[in-house]
Amino acid sequence: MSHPPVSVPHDHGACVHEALARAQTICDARGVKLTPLRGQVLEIVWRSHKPAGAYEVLDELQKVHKAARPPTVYRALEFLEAEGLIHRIESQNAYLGCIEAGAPHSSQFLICRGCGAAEEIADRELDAAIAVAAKRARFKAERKTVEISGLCARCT
Amino acid sequence: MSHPPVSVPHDHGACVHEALARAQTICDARGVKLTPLRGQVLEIVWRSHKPAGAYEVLDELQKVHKAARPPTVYRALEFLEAEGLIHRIESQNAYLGCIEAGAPHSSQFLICRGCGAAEEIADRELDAAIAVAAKRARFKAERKTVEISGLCARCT
DNA sequence: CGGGCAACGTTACATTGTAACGCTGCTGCG
DNA sequence: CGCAGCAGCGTTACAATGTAACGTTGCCCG
Repeated sequence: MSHPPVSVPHDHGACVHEALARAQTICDARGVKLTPLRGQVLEIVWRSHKPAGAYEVLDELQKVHKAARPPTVYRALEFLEAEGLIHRIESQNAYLGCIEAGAPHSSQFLICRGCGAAEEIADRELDAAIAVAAKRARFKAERKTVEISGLCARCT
Repeated sequence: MSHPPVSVPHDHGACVHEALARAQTICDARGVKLTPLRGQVLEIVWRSHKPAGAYEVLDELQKVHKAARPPTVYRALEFLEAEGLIHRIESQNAYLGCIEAGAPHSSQFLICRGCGAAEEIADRELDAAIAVAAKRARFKAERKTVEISGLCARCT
């Protein structure tokens, strides 16, 4: 599986479709349920490569599911994050579809302040450097978050 | 200047005092004003090595400054962060005194879910690894945030 | 066939963050 | 000197984000 940068134009419909299919496969394999609601939330998050806020998701969700309320969305987001299908972008209180769904990994993002897009990277050396730094401080790392903000190639 | 880990017992009163003195020096040198209000907020943030939320700071501030309101605190925090005197811990919507005040650097934290303390580290190799990863993606990095959560040596 | 649990509905509220506007005191400049 | 302009702060109101708590439904498994 390859993951070209999101800054490269691509067929985003296919991109979303593949993500949903993969999510379904992963959930089936784990014996957890990707219910229609959760699938809809995942699809909404995947609609763009810009992190989506919970209330943004809520607004979208309500278009097809009038009864949706904040807890509806937060529960779905919590589930999706727990299963590694989306990531939370801490610096924006927002969520982004995960490009490496299924394989546990640290979350590393390049967040463009120009276009708002966030690109997930999976840099092993960076991951290793984090592990070393934690080890040096005798710290047991559980969750590693790297968020780099700045300007992407096209917005420079 | 050396910075022993916060997990090592130390004279925290002196720790705070030094931070305030350094802040004053830095602001003087830059021609910006560390007003009494800002100083109080800085002191409150420095009181512990646990990140302090804005409303936590507000509660404390109101004990000596009854008129304080949310904007009061947010303005002070914004100023202090802009001057590099405190860091925002994104994953907690909270603030922490900066141990390297004055020297611009990326913010890297080890956040213990046991005791709640956050320790800032200034790992050059980690910083370099981030720079490399960004460069590889032709991304112009401006702000680099690393937040590693887990268990500190004492809480393991 | 019913106990227990996961998923979701529903209401209300808690927490976090901002917009907008006014006042005051200092500072630089004519 | 006098005042224009701005930084700093006060004040009110509100926007945005996140959660607690409890009820309902339907399914699975004993």
